[in-house]
Order: sequence, then structure tokens, then C-alpha cells
Amino acid sequence: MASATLKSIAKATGYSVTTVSRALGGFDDVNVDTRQLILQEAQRQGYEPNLQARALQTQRTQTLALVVSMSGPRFPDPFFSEFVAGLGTAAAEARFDLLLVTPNSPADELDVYRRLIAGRRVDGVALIRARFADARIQYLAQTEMPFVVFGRTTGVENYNYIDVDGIAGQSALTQHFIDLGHKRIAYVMPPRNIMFTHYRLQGFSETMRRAGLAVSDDLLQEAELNERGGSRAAETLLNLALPPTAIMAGNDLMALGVMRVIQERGLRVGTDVAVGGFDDIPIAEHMHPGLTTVHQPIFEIGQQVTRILLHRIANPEAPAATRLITPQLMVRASSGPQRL
Amino acid sequence: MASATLKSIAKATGYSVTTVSRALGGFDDVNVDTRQLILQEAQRQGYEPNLQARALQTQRTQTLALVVSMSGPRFPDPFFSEFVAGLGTAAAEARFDLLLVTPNSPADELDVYRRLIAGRRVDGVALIRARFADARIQYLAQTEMPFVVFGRTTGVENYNYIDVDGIAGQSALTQHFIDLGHKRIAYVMPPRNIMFTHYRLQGFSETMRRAGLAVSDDLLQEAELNERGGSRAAETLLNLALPPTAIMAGNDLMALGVMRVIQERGLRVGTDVAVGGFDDIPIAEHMHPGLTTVHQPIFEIGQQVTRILLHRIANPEAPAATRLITPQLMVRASSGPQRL
DNA sequence: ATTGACATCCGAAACGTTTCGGTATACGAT
DNA sequence: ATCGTATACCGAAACGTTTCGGATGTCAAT
Repeated sequence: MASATLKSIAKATGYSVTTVSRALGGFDDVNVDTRQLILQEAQRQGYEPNLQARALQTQRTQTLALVVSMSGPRFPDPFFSEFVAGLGTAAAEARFDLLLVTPNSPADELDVYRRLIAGRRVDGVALIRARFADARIQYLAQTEMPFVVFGRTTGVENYNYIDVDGIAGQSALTQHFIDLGHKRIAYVMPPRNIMFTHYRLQGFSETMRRAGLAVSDDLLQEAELNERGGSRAAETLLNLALPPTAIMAGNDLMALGVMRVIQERGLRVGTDVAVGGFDDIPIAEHMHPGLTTVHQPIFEIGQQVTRILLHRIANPEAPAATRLITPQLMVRASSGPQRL
Repeated sequence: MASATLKSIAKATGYSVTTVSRALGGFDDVNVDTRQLILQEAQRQGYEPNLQARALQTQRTQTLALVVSMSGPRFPDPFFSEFVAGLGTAAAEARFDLLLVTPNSPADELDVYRRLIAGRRVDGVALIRARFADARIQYLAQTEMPFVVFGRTTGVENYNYIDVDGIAGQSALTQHFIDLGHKRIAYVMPPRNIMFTHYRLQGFSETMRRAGLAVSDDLLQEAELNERGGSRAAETLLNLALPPTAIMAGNDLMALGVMRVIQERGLRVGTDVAVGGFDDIPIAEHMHPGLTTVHQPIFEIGQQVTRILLHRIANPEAPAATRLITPQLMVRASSGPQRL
């Protein structure tokens, strides 16, 4: 059978399309008996509103977008799925759907945004992993489209964001290692074009300086945000004439790579070389030894992003919402005992 | 400025909406100069087709759906993000988008499908983690909507699926432990309502029986598909009067939980207790020791699902595609050396 | 002059919904 | 009789696109 429409219900009940629409829409200018009849018929035909048609008419798609580059055959992070889960659950509560869009090349990225925004495909956009002078954000800012960023950027004023205080987080972790008696502390830093790298590096440097400790170039390694990046950096660091006694990685996946290299060399994580991460992804707690790291409430952040977005969609003129979360240090076995 | 439409371009150039549409659509019944002019004007106005309107007219949304229950504040698995990445990249190549839909309760699940399918929100649906007599699949099967399942179910004929041969996979892993000299091999099995549990259990039992080894109830623990499930099961197993010498977990996350418990008890994974997983998620290789597991090419499976789906959408009458992949055993350090 | 073929263009309908601006009826108050 | 008010309903336009079935003009062949 052809799918049910307002028209088919109208024909079956003898009422007009308008009345059917208003009956189903819960308006009060329709007789209770009439509404009953129409509801029954709708039920019988298995009617579901055609969402394209409704969207065309109302100019509302009830959809949010998240654009993610799935570079190579690997997703960035478990981090990511937590974030999406947060976005998704909060969206579902408001009966919004989530459109996950993948540019098939980095060059394609801005086009994808244009297609979404100018094509009125979605009501709002979530952004993750903001970059310096982020072109995506600059484009969005000159648009009517509501958007919320997880992270901060430069060169754009008055946009909605939520971020974790990277300075505070990295500083807390650094201080933790200093308190344990470490002097040669290495930092395996994420790529510099990512905005949070800047803040975390600042947290690290400042804290070291305050403690009167040197940060030699040797002990600062830039690497990819995954296990492999961590492993490579750890190899380099452990091959130094004077290797570090503590290694902080840019995120937990990198920390995992660092730990593996340490263990493969017959050294013990914690006692021989202390390790720290960032993110507190679910497995961080379940590794052996447990990973000392900086907790980001990623799922909750995802939910918040959706909520801000929804609020923004409902109130386009609301002032920009900005939220900075102070993260919590999670001390586990990988940072080891007090040193003598 | 109001957003550009065919009408606004038509007005600006003096041509009709029809001609503008056909010029932009690349039809050959429009003069080259005219097309040039129209393209320029479209460019100038920053025209992007309104996708709702197009979808309404063409009855094509250029969108695929994946419905996932994000039960609790945790995503099921890294497994998941790999799969989504595969789906997404293959979809992007065909200029399709991916709609990620979250029921906000399990009871809501079927309603979500009805909304998507009857509401003509998407052109095709991907399903993951099929269950016994899966109600979602039964619903979809009586619909026109193209769908592809990762996994198999019972009670439905002639549907598109792609699956990994769980019998062969679990059998290979079991045989590997038998070959290493293990006799008391435990299996931490996933929940029984998931279809793949059935196959894997069968692979395990048959292989044990063939080798003349007993499978006592003690050594068969049902647990949740995450670290916690693995940990709990491992506690129980290691507390047995006669604990197993090898533990196979239902997936890699569970194996991670198992490994942690072993290590916390001061035992060594591999030499004291051998451990195996299933999935080969990215971190399996980067754990210490590396996890012996059964590799599922999840990313590629995601791509395949999309491809089958797209083919199905283009050829609604094509016979059902069914694909069974024989997975590969990845032997790493966690299974340990030959026993004497 | 007529025909046919071709190139170029366009009007109007359709997709399914929402909503504005009504109309018709009934009924109590004036 | 007229007015006002409420109740219940509906026609038609609109959202922006695609496409069917022409229309018009040109030009070479008859």
C-alpha cells in the first residue's frame, strides 16, 4: 500500500486535510468526536508524518549535525564515542536526531558545512576539537546557524562554547608529579594546530617554572593523538642520555602507547617511570596499572553541548553561552609512589 | 539576506525556475551561455539546494540511519566507533549522510524505527548486534525500506546481512589454547540474547568436545560486554578451587577486565593465566601484554554494510546479499608460551 | 510554402505538510 | 430581526524543488 498521508486520512474520514492536520496536531478547534475518529483512522493506516514535508514547511528539521573527519581507517578516539553518546542522548530527549557527517577529505570540510547550513539540512551544529583561527567556526559565525563548540578558538568573538580548563588540568597533573619528587618531567604534546594543545602546554610550562624546574626541548615531544604517537615519543625519550622519570602524554591513548614501550623495555610503570594521561577514557581505569590522568566529563559535555544548542535554536537572540569546566585529577597507580 | 533559491536566481537572471533548475542539474537542453550565466549567479548568491525540498520531491533523502541504544552514560564499545567510521566514510563517498538515532529507552526502540521508516526520513537502515528473533529486523522485513544487518537473526528469511563467522573464530581461539597445552579453559560469554553469543559458544563447545576436554558449568560465566563484566567473571573464576589456566573473554573490553584482575592478584598474564579476547579493537595491540584475540575487520565491515545498502537502494529488486567472513586469529603475548 | 528536426525555453503540477483567513451554523442576548 | 460569540470546519497558499508536456523559433530539406 502507498504510505499514509493527511490526504488519505482526509479521504477516508470525509474531513479536510486542514482538519486532519489540526486534529493530529492537538489543536482545540476540532470536535472531540471528530478528533477521535481521525486518530483512529490515522492509527489504522499507520500514519507517520512525512518529515521532509514538515521540515520544508516549518523550516525546522529537528536535526543536529556533528561533522567529524574520520581520517584514515581509524576514528580519533574512544573520547569521541563518549561525546557522541552525550550529544545523542540529550538530543533524543528533545526528539532531535543527530546527523553524523563525514567529509571525505580535509579539503572537503568547509564544503560540507556549506551544504549543511545553506542547504538547511539541520537546525544546529556541534563542533569538536577546535583549532587556531578555526575556519569552520569563522564560517559558522557569519551565518544564522546556531552552533556550539567543544573547545575554544581565536579570531572569533561571541560564540557558544564549552571547554575544559586545560591550563588548570595540565597544571594539576604536573604539580602532582613535582610533589612526588620528579624533576625530569617530559610532556608528549599533541599537534600544535589544535587549540587545547596551547592551553595544556601553558599549564605545564608555568607550573614547571614556578617550581624552578627546567623544561628542556628534549623533554617536549610533539606527537599524534594516538597509541602510535605515544609509543614513538616514548622511544625517543627513553633513549635520551638522561631520560625523564615521568612522562605526561597529551591524551590517554598516547599514554597507553607510552606505557607499552616502558613495559616492553622491562621497566615498571609507576616505580621506574611515572606516566600521566589526559581525558580519563573508560579504559584508563581498567588498564594495569591504572592510569593517572585528568578527567574530562566527556559524556556530560556532549549533553551540555546539545542543551546549549537547543536553547540557542529556541532563542536565537540569547547571548553567547560560554562555560569553562575545571577538570579533576584522577590519581592512580601509573604515577607511582613518592620518590626519595 | 534571505537564502538563495531557484526562484531568486530565476528572478536575477530573467530565466524561469525550470531552466535554472535544469541548468544547475546539468541537463543538456540549456544553452551553454545561459548555463554559464546561471551558474555564475548561483555562485554569487551562494546557492545551495534546499535538501528538504529536494527530498520531498524526489523521495530520496540521501541519508542512511543507524539506530544505537546508548544505554546508560556509556557507549557499548570502541568497536562501535570503528563501525560507524566505516559506515560514514563509505557513505560520504556516495554523498550520503549518516543519521545516528538514539532511542531514549529500549521500549522506545521500535517507535524510533517506525518514525524513521514510515516518516521517510532515510533511504536505508543499518543494524548492528542482531538478537534472537530480532523485532527490529522483523519490522523492517515487512517494509519497503532497504536494510542491512551486521550479524544474523532467526525467524526472518532473505535479508541482507554481513557477519563474522563466530563458530570459526571462537573455534580457532579455543584450538590455539588447546594446542598450547591448556585443559581447563574458561569462557566468559556475552549475554545470551545477542545472536553472536550463540555461534561463539558453539565454536567453543565443539572444539573442546573434539579435543576430549570437559566444559564444566563453573568455567562458563555469563557477563556484560564491558570491562566490569570481565572483571567480575574473572574474580569468580580465579576464586574457584580449581581455577582455569586460560580465560577467553567475549570481547576485548571484557578481556581487559580479566587481565586487570589477574595482574592485581600478582599473577602474570600469559605465563600464569592465558587470556584471549574477541574483536581486535585498536588498543588490543597496544596493551601490555598484547592481547591474543580474534580479528574482526570492523571498519571494513562498516564500509561493506554501506555498500550493500547503497546497492540495495539503487536496485530494490536485487536478491538478498549475505556475506560470512572468516575471521583471523591474532596471536600475541597474552596467550603465553607452550605449557609443559 | 511546407515539413521535420533540433535547440532552447517555460508553465504548471506535484511531493505532504502547516497555517492564514476565512465561512457556516447555532444559540443566547439585545 | 439583529448582533455577538463560540464552535467546528475548510480553501488556498506557501515552503523549494523536480519534471512532464508542451511552446517557440530557427533552419535545412523538400
